[in-house]
Amino acid sequence: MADNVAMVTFEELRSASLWAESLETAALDRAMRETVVREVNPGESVCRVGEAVEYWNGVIDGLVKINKISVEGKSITFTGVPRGGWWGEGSLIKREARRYDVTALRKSRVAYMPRATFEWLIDNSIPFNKFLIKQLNERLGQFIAAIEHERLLDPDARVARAIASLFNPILYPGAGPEVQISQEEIGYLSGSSRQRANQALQLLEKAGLLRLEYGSIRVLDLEGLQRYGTV
DNA sequence: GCATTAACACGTA
DNA sequence: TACGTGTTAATGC
Repeated sequence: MADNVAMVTFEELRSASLWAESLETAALDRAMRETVVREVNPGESVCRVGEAVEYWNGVIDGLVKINKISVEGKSITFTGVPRGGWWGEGSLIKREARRYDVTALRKSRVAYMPRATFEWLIDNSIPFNKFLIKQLNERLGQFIAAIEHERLLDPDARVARAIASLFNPILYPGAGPEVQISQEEIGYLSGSSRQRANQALQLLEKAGLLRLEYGSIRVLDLEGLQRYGTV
């Protein structure tokens, strides 16, 4: 980890995690003492493929993407992670090297919980384990759905679902109705070109499901985005 | 036909 | 200035 680190505050943890509020007092105290927060700038790498995984990470504020670059240099985004999202427990538990890149999409504050703290929580906190099961279950559902969307839905619906997935209330609690993301990144997220994503976004705006703003998207009808293309 | 890439003008942070 | 957006033309499956 690099510089620009600070201790995480109680308020930050409470507002950007579903697990902190259910934790026992002693467990939360320990988690807070040992977790630090680092500022990252847009485009800056947070994690890289192949490196050793020694932290559990969370987005306190901002937006990062989990992606990978193919051998031909093509980038695909598996998911965007806004405020309240935590990742890396899979590789931490399996003790494997990092499988994906993580890159900041805008100025973000990322939490780092050391492996030892994470493992202590698993060994000592039932609420923390319940949270982990819930998160893993939810993510499995999200990725199964992503495959379904990729194979069955047209580009407009894929863009709608990709945006909706950023607003999963279990994975990303406390997110507002607006997400600061470029249309190019929506393209990476939905598996389409920027131009095609732009076409889909304008269609969704005309349908009253969202509003396009410079460098960001405001969601007006999340349910509509979630079910777009199925009725 | 439909999506992709490339290229361009224009507006905004 | 660098980046994001909207649009069009050429190209490919």
